[in-house]
Amino acid sequence: MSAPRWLDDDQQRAWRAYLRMQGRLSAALNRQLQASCGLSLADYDVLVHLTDAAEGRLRPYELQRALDWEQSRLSHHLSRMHRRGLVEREECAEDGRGAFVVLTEAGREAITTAAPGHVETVRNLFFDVLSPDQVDALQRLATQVLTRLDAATGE
Amino acid sequence: MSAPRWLDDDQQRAWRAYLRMQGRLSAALNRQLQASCGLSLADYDVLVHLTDAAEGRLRPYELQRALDWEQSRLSHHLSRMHRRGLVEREECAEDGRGAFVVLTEAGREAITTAAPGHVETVRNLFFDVLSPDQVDALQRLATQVLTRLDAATGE
DNA sequence: GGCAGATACATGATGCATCATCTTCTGTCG
DNA sequence: CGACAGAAGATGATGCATCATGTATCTGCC
Repeated sequence: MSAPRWLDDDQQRAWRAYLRMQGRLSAALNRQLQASCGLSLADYDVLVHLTDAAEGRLRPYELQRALDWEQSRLSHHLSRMHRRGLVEREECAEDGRGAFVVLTEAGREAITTAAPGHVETVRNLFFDVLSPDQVDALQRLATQVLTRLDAATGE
Repeated sequence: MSAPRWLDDDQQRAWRAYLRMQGRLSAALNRQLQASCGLSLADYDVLVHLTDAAEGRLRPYELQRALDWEQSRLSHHLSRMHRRGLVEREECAEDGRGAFVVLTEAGREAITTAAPGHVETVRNLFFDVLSPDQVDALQRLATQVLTRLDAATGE
């Protein structure tokens, strides 16, 4: 940490632009989801994963890994979603500690209603201004950083 | 909104990778700052802007625009930073409604202490795995999206 | 001068994210 | 078998983000 290598001008600009974009983009997406159907981006993600799963059932720990969330965040979040009737909890026969999270009818309906508008917003605000090359570059970039993050947390 | 245009596979992959990267990256940066000096990323941003300003003083509304935050978020945040002794509030002579936020000694010291480690982490987790071209591409991409966001909120 | 609307900022309520900690159960090794 | 490490999950406390709303002040216009 001696002689802290600062960021050069290009990096500085890129970093600031990235931070600003990410803040405003997630704010905009959250607002749209919230306004149109009372869901947060986090709710949406949970629901998407449950919808993809067989019978809309998953063990919390599977959900946790799929979402890359902290365990306690997921647990709290599921409590709130349960309170709102979006998911149900069930006991797990094979593992006495465990549980299942199950999509309710209301949950399925919520995601079905929410999805088109959300996707449309993602398009409007993001993909519509990007070329296919840029999309590809972004995917590469994100993957590289994720690999680095995996390495860093595994250290 | 009829016939909702879905995202194609490349976009899907890019979007998921982006979301995942941004979630983990900001979590990692927050953790590092929090652990090393008790600041959040948000605190850091506020302090950076104050440090850049003449005499470490700014009107809240200037800070708000510089940060692209909601007004109420900033107000609450400044209250908490005040409670922790990082900033001071002062009355504004020219405008009776207004105020000034002033960096305290503790605030200046906090950012000075935090900066090297934070920059080092940003490098380690992000820029070290990217080529200059990728940095450039990111800056372009973010700028384009920001322009779109500006247009969308102005509508 | 005085009033209408806009601007600067604060506040209370609510949901969200993280940390530290607790409970219950499983699997393994002696 | 029994002990015990570790996994699955819940929970309380705290700080953060947003919404709705409130108050004081300013500015422009008649």
